[in-house]
Amino acid sequence: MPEGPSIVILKQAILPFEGKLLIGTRGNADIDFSAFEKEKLVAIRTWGKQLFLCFKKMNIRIHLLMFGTYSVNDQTRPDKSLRLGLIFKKGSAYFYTCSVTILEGELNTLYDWKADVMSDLWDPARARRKLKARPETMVCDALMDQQIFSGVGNIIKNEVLYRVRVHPETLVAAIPPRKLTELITEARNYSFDFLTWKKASVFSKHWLAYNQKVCKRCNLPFFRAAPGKAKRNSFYCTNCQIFYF
DNA sequence: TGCCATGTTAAACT
DNA sequence: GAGTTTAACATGGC
Repeated sequence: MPEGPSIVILKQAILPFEGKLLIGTRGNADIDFSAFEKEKLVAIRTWGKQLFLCFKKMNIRIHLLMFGTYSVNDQTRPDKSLRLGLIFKKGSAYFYTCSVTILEGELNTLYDWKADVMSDLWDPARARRKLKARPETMVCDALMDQQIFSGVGNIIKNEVLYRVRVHPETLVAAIPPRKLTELITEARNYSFDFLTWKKASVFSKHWLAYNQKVCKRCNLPFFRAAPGKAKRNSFYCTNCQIFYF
């Protein structure tokens, strides 16, 4: 579920509840439910992999982590691991197995909204400046850095690197300028392809790198390793993806 | 059954 | 303290 594009889909699914009054709540989230019970859901926002439910006095931040799920207008699911259920006059939004926290204060000041690859505010020049400030970072780590590419997860990382033909262990400083432009551009482009394919339920059919065994370009076997500080799996072709140094 | 995974955080280390 | 590594959490699929 939970890379940036999936959270955009989640937002769209619950958008009908924006501006609506909460009439009930459920769940075992470790938060003060009285802060928003019977309140109006003023706005729904996303930043990368996080969803914000904005109320007059506070915001609820929901992060699906690795296994989080949700259901909309469906209360037939067992309440096992139900963290937060929001019940409206017409419908409901239930969140399972996720992180639920309360955020006080102005959301706009808490996050760099220009870092969200799915956002209209996405600023590639800003991402580039952040990359320049971390020259010794492996590109596989840089892509996963939520402060630079908010919303990018391990699948997007692998697919972007394959698309632009860059080896995951390449250091940011070694990437030629035009290639860096391409990388930053594709981080957003691929995320929107992800969104399209996910909506059409054909997402995994389009994987060219993630979980792949053979390179579709050259037919040679893929490498699989967990380099960098993040130690997340990278799938790559050493024939097609260049290691710049 | 055991292992692994679209993620993050906090504790435990050096 | 800093920076780094490990553990923890939780669910479903193979």
